[in-house]
Amino acid sequence: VAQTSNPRRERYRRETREEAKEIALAQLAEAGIHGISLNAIAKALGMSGPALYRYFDGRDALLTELISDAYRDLSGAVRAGFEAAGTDTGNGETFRAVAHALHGWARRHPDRYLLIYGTPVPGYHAPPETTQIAASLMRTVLEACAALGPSSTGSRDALTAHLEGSRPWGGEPDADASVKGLALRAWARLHGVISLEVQGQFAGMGFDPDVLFESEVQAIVRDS
Amino acid sequence: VAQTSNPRRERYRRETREEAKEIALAQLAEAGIHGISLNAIAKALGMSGPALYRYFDGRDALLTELISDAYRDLSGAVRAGFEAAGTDTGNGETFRAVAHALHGWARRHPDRYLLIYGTPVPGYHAPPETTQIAASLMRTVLEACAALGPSSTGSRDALTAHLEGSRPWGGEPDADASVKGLALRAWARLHGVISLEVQGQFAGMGFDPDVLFESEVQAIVRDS
DNA sequence: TGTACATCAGTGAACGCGCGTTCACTGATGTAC
DNA sequence: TGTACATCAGTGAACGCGCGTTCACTGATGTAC
Repeated sequence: VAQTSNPRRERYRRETREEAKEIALAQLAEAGIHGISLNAIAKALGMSGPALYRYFDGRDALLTELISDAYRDLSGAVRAGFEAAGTDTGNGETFRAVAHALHGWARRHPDRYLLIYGTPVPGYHAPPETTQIAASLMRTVLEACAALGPSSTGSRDALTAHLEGSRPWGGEPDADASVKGLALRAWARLHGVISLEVQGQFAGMGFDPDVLFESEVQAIVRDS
Repeated sequence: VAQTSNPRRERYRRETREEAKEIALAQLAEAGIHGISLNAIAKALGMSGPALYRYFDGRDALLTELISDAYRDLSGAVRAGFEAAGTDTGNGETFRAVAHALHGWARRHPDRYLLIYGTPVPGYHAPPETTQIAASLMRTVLEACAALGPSSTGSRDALTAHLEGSRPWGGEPDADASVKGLALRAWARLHGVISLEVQGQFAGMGFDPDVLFESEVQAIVRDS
C-alpha cells in the first residue's frame, strides 16, 4: 500500500479508505463476515476491483482493520463512560456507567460487537495489536470494579483463591485477585445478556432486554 | 430426496446421511460455517458431488439439519441432567445438575454450541421446528429454577414485574413471573461464561474456566 | 512561464479456484410373475 | 428356475457465479528546474 506526502492526496486517501470500510460494515450487517467482498466494495465505490489494492493489502488486511477499529472504538467508548462518571458515592456509579457504556455501544453496533466477541473464524489470527486493546479495556473494567469497594460475600471465595498469582490482565500494576474475580464475573455476566440480545435470541419472548440488563447491573453492584 | 421401503437400503441411507453430517461437523470445526461444502463432503465420502443430492435437498437443508440436531441434542442432554438429579435437599442440586449438563455439552461440542448460540448468519431462517426445541429446553430451565424455591432477594424486583403477563415460554402451564425472571437471568449468566469460554476469549488469561463457571453456579443458587 | 520528469490512482484483461446445482445417463439390486 | 421390469444410488459433463489476486497499462496531477 502506497504512501504520499501530498496533503490533498493524503486526505482523499483517508476518505476513500473510510468509505470502503463503511461499505464493508454494511455488507457485514447484511450478509455476515463472509459477505464482505473486495470486488463488491470496489463496485460500490464506483471503481474496479483491483483499484482497492491501492488502499488495502487485501481482504485479510481489511478484515483485520475492521476488527481493530471496532475493538478500539468499543474500548474508547467504555473508557469515556468510566471517565464521565461522577464521584462514587458507594452506589456503584462508576461501574454502572461502564456497564451502560458497554451495553450502549453493543446496541449501536451489534455487528461490530460480534466481530469482536462473536463466533471466531477458525484459522484467522487476530493481530498482536488486539491484545493490547483487550488489556486496556480490561483495565477499565478492573478499575470500575475496584470502585465497587471491597467485596463482601465473594472476597475469599474459590475463584479469588484461584486467581491469586495469575498474570496481570490490564497491564502493571496488577489488580487484587478479588477485584480480578469480580471483574471476570461481571464481564461474563454483562456479556451474557448483551450477547443473547445482540444475536436476537430473545426474539419472540415478549420482554424488554433493557430491563434484564438493568436488573443484572443492579445485582452485580448489590452483590459486590 | 427419495424414499425406500427396503430395510437394507434404508439402513445404508441412514448411515450415509450420518457420515455426511459428521464430515460436515468436521468442516465446521476446521473452517467455520462457510467451510461446510457439499462437494467437499461428497469427495470425503468417496462419491461425486451431485450424488449427495440423493441424501439432502441441498446445502441449506443440510445446515438446517445440523442445527436442529445440535439443538435437540443439547436440549436432551440438559433434560437428562435434570432427570438424573437426585431429590432436592435445598442446596439446588437440580439446578446444579442442569447447569453442568449445559456446560458439559458445550465443552464437548463447542462448534455445535455456537451453531445454536453463535453469531447468526443474516438471511438464514431457522426452521419452525427450532422454536419448539427452544421451548422444551426453556421448560427444563424453568423447572430447574422453580426447584430453587421461592426467591428471597429478587422476588419482587423490576424484572419480575416486567415479566408479569408475558407469554408462556416453555409451553403450558406457564411458570411464575418470578421463576421466569430467575430462569432468564440464570440462562444469561451461564451463557455468558460458556460463550466466552467456547470462543476462546479467556485464552492467555491464565485461569481455569471451570472455576469461574462453578463460581457462577454457586452464586446463582445462593442468590435465588 | 514553460518544459521534463516522477508519482500514483485507477483500468481492463486474465489467472485459477471452488462453489451449488441441473441434467441425462449407467448399472447394480430387488421384485413380480 | 428364469425372465421382464422397477427402483434408485451414483456418475460425469456442464451451467453460471463470484471470489481474491496479478499484471502491464493509461492518464491525470504535482514537482523541479
